[in-house]
Amino acid sequence: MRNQTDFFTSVFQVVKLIPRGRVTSYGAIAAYLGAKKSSRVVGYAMNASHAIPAHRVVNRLGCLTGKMHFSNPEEMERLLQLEGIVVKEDCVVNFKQLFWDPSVELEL
DNA sequence: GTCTTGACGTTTA
DNA sequence: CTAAACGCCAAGA
Repeated sequence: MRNQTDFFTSVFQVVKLIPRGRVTSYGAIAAYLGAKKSSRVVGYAMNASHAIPAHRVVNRLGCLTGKMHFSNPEEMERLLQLEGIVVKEDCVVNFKQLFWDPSVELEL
């Protein structure tokens, strides 16, 4: 019934709330949902959904691990660059500064 | 219906 | 220090 128990739906909601020029990690989203161990499912949700700024979601290292899943690997990196995010060798520079933690920004 | 894989992260050896 | 295993959930074969 697509309740909040749906991990995917919850992930989509959070990802959509990511402000422009910011990035977050799979683990952060999972942790916000109360399932930090289910970070893999978060990433899977990205691939399952195509209507969310997945380019703003990276692994905890700030690396564009999922860029290869885009139409073109350079697409994800380009989108981040367009938002003012600097990407170096598939990794976000100043990731710690650009990091958008839903648990903090949304003040759970 | 069962097994394997997957855009991760943490813990243990 | 590095390497490997576990946990979580869903989808594809």
